[in-house]
Parts: sequence; structure tokens; C-alpha cells
Amino acid sequence: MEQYNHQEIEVKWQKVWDKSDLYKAEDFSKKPKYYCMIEFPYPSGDGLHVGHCRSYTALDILARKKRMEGNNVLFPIGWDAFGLPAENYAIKTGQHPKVTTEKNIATFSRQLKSLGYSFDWSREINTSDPNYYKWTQWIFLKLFEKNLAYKTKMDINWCTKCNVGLANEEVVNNLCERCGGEVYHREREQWMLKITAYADRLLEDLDKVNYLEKIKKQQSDWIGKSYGAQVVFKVISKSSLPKDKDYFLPVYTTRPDTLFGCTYMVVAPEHEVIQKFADQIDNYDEVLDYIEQTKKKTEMERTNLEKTKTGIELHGLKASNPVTKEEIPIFAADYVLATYGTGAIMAVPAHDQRDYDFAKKYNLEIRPVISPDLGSIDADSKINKMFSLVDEITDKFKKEKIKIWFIGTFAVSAYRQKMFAYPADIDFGVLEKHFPDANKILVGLGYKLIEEKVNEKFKHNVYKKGDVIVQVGTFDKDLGDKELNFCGVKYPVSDASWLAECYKITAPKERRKGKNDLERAIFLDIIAGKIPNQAWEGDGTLINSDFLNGLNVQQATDKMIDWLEERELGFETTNYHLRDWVFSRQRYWGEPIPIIICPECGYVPVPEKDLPVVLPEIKNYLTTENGDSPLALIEDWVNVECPKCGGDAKRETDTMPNWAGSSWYFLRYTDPRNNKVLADFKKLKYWTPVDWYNGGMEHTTLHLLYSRFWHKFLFDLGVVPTPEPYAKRTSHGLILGEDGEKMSKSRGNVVNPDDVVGQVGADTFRVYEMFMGPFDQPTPWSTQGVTGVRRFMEKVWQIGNNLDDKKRTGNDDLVRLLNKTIKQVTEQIETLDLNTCISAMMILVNKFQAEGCDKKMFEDFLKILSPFAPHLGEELWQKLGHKKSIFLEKWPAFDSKLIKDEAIEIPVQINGKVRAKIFITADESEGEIKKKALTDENVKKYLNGGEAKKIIYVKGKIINIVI
RNA sequence: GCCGAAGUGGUGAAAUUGGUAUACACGAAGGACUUAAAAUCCUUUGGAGUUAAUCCUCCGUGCGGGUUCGAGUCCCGCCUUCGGCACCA
Repeated sequence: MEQYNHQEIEVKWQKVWDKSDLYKAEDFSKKPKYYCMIEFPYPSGDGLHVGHCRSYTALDILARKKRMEGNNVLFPIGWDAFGLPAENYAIKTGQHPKVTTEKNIATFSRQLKSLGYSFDWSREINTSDPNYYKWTQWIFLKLFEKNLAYKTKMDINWCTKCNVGLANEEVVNNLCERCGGEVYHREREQWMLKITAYADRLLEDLDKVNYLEKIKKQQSDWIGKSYGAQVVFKVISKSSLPKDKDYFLPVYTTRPDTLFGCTYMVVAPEHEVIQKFADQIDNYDEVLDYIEQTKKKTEMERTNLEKTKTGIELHGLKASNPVTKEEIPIFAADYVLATYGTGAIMAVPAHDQRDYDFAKKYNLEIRPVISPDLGSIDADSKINKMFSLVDEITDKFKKEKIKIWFIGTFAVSAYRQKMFAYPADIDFGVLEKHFPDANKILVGLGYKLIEEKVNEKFKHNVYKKGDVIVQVGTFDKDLGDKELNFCGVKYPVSDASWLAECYKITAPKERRKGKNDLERAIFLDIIAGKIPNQAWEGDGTLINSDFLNGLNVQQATDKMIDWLEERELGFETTNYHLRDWVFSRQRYWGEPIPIIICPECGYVPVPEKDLPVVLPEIKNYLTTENGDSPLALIEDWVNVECPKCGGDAKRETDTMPNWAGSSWYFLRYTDPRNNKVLADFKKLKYWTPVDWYNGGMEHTTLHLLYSRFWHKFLFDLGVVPTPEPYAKRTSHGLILGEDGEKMSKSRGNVVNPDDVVGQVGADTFRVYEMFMGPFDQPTPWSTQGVTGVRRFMEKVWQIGNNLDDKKRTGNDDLVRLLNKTIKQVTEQIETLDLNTCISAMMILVNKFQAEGCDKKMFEDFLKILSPFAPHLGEELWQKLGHKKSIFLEKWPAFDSKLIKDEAIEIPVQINGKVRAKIFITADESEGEIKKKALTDENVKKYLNGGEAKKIIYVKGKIINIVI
């Protein structure tokens, strides 16, 4: 018996494929085009990661299937070759990043080829190749030309020891990861790209693409569009400025309706107002101290909702609330970020939790201006349930002629919700009208106004001894077993516990935890006339707000904006969470930014004919003392003539971030060797958009957004034919180590693809990675799991080598199963449900093994298996006597007539529990089937002579008898 | 903290999207083959109870509630884990 020698087979076919044109994409072919793409790898020194293979294998399967289905497939590969690790390695060892990168690419290429991926290697690209980054630089110049690239001061993490800007990732506990030096925030001139100019289109065009819903959600959350208003507050200082020099502090707010509740202002510590009024601020030194402290905090620390807020009042400065004309204090506090909105906020502590926390701490006025509507809590189905419970109790005690009183503010609110608004127009007449049955009146406990009104209107009918009082939704647990003091009379509280248990409102423990309970509690606080111990951020009716009183939030917002616009004190606007893209790096290993800085002409673009600006060779990779990129030290490179005036000028020494090259690489694949344009328009028109793009979930915000931005920009220039780069985007889950943790060298749980390929072969490795779990979920590696797949491969090998045509003929069940399997695999490759595809094929192979299998059937099976296990497929195909590659075969069709089983077994449930099973055929009517179910022996047993109340039949699935 | 996703046997997981929970695979136990081992093949394998029985009963998809004839799937609340958070890629 011939052994399955994976090594021999795999090397053999890899050589054949390498020499063939099997996987070459053909420009302008008449076949339908299909462009599928994986995220090109960063060629790190660690070599290929098993996680890369998850994505590559899945799309390789797709690409192979699409080819067999008659498509002209483009499945390209390239290298995202610029990056920090290569540079850090160079700093450590002196090895040029170019050298290490080349070495790494060689390793990656060998590894990828050893896995049998059907990439079109003739289109290989490399972002660090001058012929490639020439076009990255060209795109930057176009952005500059269209005023979408600008230089400005930006806050960065600064390592005091290496004199270098750091990524957040490189900062560990405020220390530099590399040298342990102290890190603080400092400002530096940086090139920026105005991605915010495209925010709306990036958001709206999500409707045009087929991304996973969660990916769309992440994109739109990241863009974070909000609607609100900009409002200006006049700053008042001790020595008032001359009238025409008044300083107005603009704020952005999503809640202009709450302006009457604004009792102070907060500016970010970085805000210009502090410098501007330095001599007017009495405690300026303390303020400076505070600013120093914030420089050590990360943004996440600053905005953490759970942490105590810090801040400092700017003594000597006040602001004027534009509607109340009150003078309110101004604070500097780090929970306000300079980068969001205008870097200053109007604080409304009653209706914003952060403002509320801050106001509590600094003892500032909390002025409620919104009275919560019951609307915000009425949506809850629990309330309806409560109504019916109230009815139930009423009925129960009515029979016993006991009076029952429902009390509690929540009871009132729940009943009142559809009747009238609170608090101005409580009208117990309405109550009486709606509930003529006086013993069912709900009484608000703890709210004086209600108590008084009740006393007045119902004094003829207060509680008497023996009445039952049900406390509905109390938030005071203690009431449960105490006497109730109501209107000066003490009453026993009974039978409250079980209802209260379901509907009690507990005092909020923490904000955001148990939102519904919290909303009720706040609501109750407010109607109880107390200042709530939380901010109310929901809807409601305006109070304490002059001309807005009585309006709802939306009406008040509109009216306030009109009011502000009339007086030129503000205007309606939108704001984005998205910020402009910091595009500068003071590093060596990146694309030089093609700008010349001329003392006369300013920033002058390098003329297009001089592109690319080639990254010069250097020996020292460290930044300069003042933090410039090491390029600044190459004098004969830096010093140039100004292209505009011919005078002495210097090159920009900043380089581009790694994101630059990866923002447009999919375009270059269509025309990788073009020297005239980044890609020929006709080729782009033929190939783009990318039909299917798969990559890691970790790239679904930044990389995806950046490349969509560049693509839209290029579309506006007329360089690309489509507004969106990727028609479809999916993401794969992380492969974790065998211990369930993320793979890392330090944990020692890294699995090297080379080892696996050596031991069990590329085909087993590929199939295992697809079999291990759902494609989009993280899954731990399992060496034992690999064994099972290897056994499957060997089974296929044995069957393929021992086909006996005479042994079996026309087994209908097996033919049906084969057809079913073909259908499932055909459909599920398209949805990347590859784990279940494989299990379906395993079931088929198990049947083949048990019942034998003829050549025709096996060949069909081999065709659907071969995208998963290409080497094995090709080898067995050849052994069956075929001369041409299996990948030139047509994808097998399935016969839909052969999918359906002749007799179906369906379960019979009684009250939702499976009690019997009956066989039905497709042409039986519902009546016949029901009859069949009712006459089943087991069913009869359960019916016990009784009648079925209801019979539910779901066609071809289940029958449920209710008795 | 904010945004996103997930939680099912001893393990990786499946469940036609509201219709037989645990397919497929691993592991484990027992058996066959073998001088023996490996490999391979066969049987059993969620838990508890019960039985002459492989009959039968109950429980069971992170936790607590709800909707429904019927919930792993839908709704409300909670807990835990993972991904992203702008200079890692």
C-alpha cells in the first residue's frame, strides 16, 4: 500500500505550479474578472505567522474555486515593507533595514510557496521599492496641492532619553519601552492629512459596500458624527478688554437645549485662552502646575469616566452665559480634550455625567433644566407586565372585599405615562376619570405635592386598617418589612415583596450599570424634588429655561439654535470623533515626504519629474538631538535648491507612516510595473473595485478608513474609476496559542508554520486552519486537532488509491450525499463557513470508506476538496490518469433533485418537548401529517385519551401538540 | 473607560437563523488485529436518577428575569473573555 508522502507530493506540485501560468491573472480577459485580496504582510523578522495563513488559506480556497467556476481571478501578493521593527532592529544592530527586509521577504516568499498559495507572483509589489513609493509620494503631492496636507503643531509622546516621538504602544507606564526613559507630551510640527474633509462621504458610502455589519459599525463609530451647535461665551476678565477686542470662547455642544443649565465652563489645559489671559489669571502658577501634570497623562486616563475628575479654576476670569447673562466660572480640566470640538465645553452638570461628577467635587451649582419624561422609561415591556400584575392583585383582593392601595412614585409614573406631562399639570381629576374605581388609585410616596393633593381630594377615602398596600417599584428596600407612614397614619406594608422583587428600583450602584434601573431612580429623585445623585441625560420637558419651558428636547434644541443664530451667538453644526491623520514620522525607514522648505517660498512641493525622492543610505539610524529624523544629518541630501526661486532650501526630513504605502497598494496590483502613472486607468477600470478583501479585525478601523480616504481622493482626481476601493470586506479571528493566550515570543506559545508543514504537510496545515473554528472568531491552536485532519487526508489518500469501480453501483443514498456535499461546499465557500464545509466532506469520506466509492464520484469529490488541499488534489487527479491540472477542471454542479431526501423524519413535540418521531414524505398534506402524529403510539400515551388544544405544524420541520 | 465581538460536553466546535441541542473532529474508556508496540478498524462517551433492558424520567447552551405552542437563537439586566482606541502592523 502506497504511503501518503506529503513532502514529496507537495514539493513536486509547487515546482510544477511555479513554472506554469495557472494562477496568472490576465488583463482584459473576456472571462468575468474576480479580484480577491488579502492584507499584504509586513515582512517581520519572525517569519510567517499561523495567523497570516488563516486569511491567506481562506481566500486561496475562494480564488481556486472562482477560477474553476470560470473567472479570471486576480489574487496578488506584496510586501508592506516599511516599518518600525526593521528600524529598531537597525538601531540595535546597525544592519540596514533594507537588508533585513530583503532577507525577511525571502523567508516569507519561501514559506508562502511552501503552503501552495495560488498567488500571481508576477505582480509582486514592495512598498519600500522606489518605483512603488514614487507613487505614494505622488499621491502626497496631490493631497498637498488640494490643501489636504498641512503642517501644524501636534501633541506627541516624547521620550526624553531617545529624543524620539513614540507610539502609544511603545509607552509602558509612562516610560519608553526601548530605553526606560521618561515620557511626556510635547508639541511638534507635524504633517497632517485632512481626512475629516471626507468624513461625511466615508460615513455615507458605507451604504454602498458589502462589509460585515460589525465592520461598518466600527467604521461609523470611529467617524463618530454628532449633531449639535457651536455657542460662543464672552470671556470677562478683571481689566475688561476694549469692546471691539472682546474675546469669545466657542464651545461645541450636542445639547444646546440645556444652555440654561450651564453653570460653569471647562477648557482643555492646552487651550489658548490660558496663554491669552495669562496676566489676568490670579493663580496662573498653579494653573501651569496643573498643565504640567496633564502632560504625563494618557488620553485614556484623562477621559476615563470612572476616575475622579481633576481641574483648576482660572481665578480672575469669568464667562458670560449667553442666555442667562450670568457670570460663570471657567475651569481648566483634563477631561476636556483639545482635539475634540473646540477644546472647550459648556458644563451642564444636571444633564451630563462628567460635568456632574466635576460639579460635585468642586461644589458647583447643579441646575436641572430637563424634567424626565415617562416616555424614556415607558418603552420597557416590564411596565406593561406590571399593569397586568396590578390588575391581578386587584382582582384577587376584590373578591375578598379588601381594599388595595398601590403606592409608590413609580406606580404613579407608570400609570400616568400616557395621560399627562409632569410636573406642572398633575390633575387628579384625570386620575379619577381614568380609574373610577377609587381603590385602585396609585399614590406617589414621598412626593409632597402628591401627598397634599391626595389628602385634599381623597380625604374621604384614606387607608383604613385591613387595607392592603402594595408598594410598587420602591427603591427603598427598607420599606419592605416596615410600617408605612402616609399622611400621618401608619399602615402595614404587606404582600409587597414579590411584586417589589420584580419591579423594585434599586438605588443606582454605578453609572451605566443597569441603565434602565438607573433612569428610573434618577427620575424618581427628580420628581421627589431632590437633586438627583446622577445626571439625567435622557429626554424630557424643559424647566427653569425661560422661553424653552414646556418644550421637549428636540423642540428646545431647534428653538435655542434659532435664538442663538438670530443673535450671532452660535450656529448649528456637526462634529466628528474622527481627527485629522498625523502623517509625519521622525524616522528613517519610511517614504520621504516630498517637500522642500524654502525660507522665501515656504513649503514647496518637489516637482513631479524629480520623483521619487529616494531614501538615502545612512549609517546612523538614531534621531537627532532635537528629535528630527536621522535624515536631517545627511547634509548633501537635505540641502537643495528651491525649485521655485532657486535659493538655498532644505528638504523635509520627516517620513511617512507605515499606513501610507498600504493605503493604495490594491491599485498597484492591477498594473505593478507602470512608470507613467500609478496604474493604467483602463486596467483599473477592468479590475477594480476589489471584489473581496479579507484581513484582521484589528485593521477594520484605521487601515480600512485611511485607504478608503485615499481612494476617494484619487476618485475625485479622476485617477481611479470607483468611489469605493473594496466591494466586500470580511475579517478573520486571531489564532491564539495552545494556552488560549495571544501568541508571543515571550509567552513561548508561538507555532511556526514551517514546523507544521514539515511534520504533517501543507495540505493538513491548510485544512486544519480552516477546520479549527468559525473563520471570524478567535480560536486557540491545537496540536491534537491537527492530528484529526491528518487522518482525514490519509483516508482520502487511501480511498483515492484503492478505487474499485466494480464494487458498487448506484447507491442512491450515497449519490444524494455527494450532491448535498457539493451544494454545501459550493455555497459555504462563498460565506467562508469553511469549518462546516470540511466536516461535510469528512462525513462524505466516512461514507465512502464504509460503502465504497466509484471513480466518477471520487473525482467530483476531489474537485471540491482540491481548493482546500491543492497538492493532494492534484496528485490524486494525476494518479487517476488525468494529464491536465485539476484546477483547469470545471467546478462540479449538483443536481438539486438529488438533494431532497425521500422520507423525512420529523419530531413530534408535546408542550414543547420531543416525545415521538414520525416519517413523512414531501407530498403528504398537513392534515395527513397531523393525523399521523396524533395516532402515533407514543403520542397517544401522552395524550392519555385527552384532546389536543392546539397543533402547530412547521412544514417539513416539526409538529408541536399543546395539551 | 469608550466602541465592537464572543461565552454550548473533558477539548476545538455544530445547530438550515425561533423548530430534534451537542453534527464533525480531538481526547478518554473498552474491544479487534499483533509475540509486543505503533498505525488502523469497531463500540461507548453531557449530567443525574431509574431499570431485567442500550426501556424510561428529569436537568442541561455564562448568570437572573421576560416574550413564545416552542429560545443556544429574540427582549431586559448582570458577569467574564477577546479585538480596536489614532506614531505597532
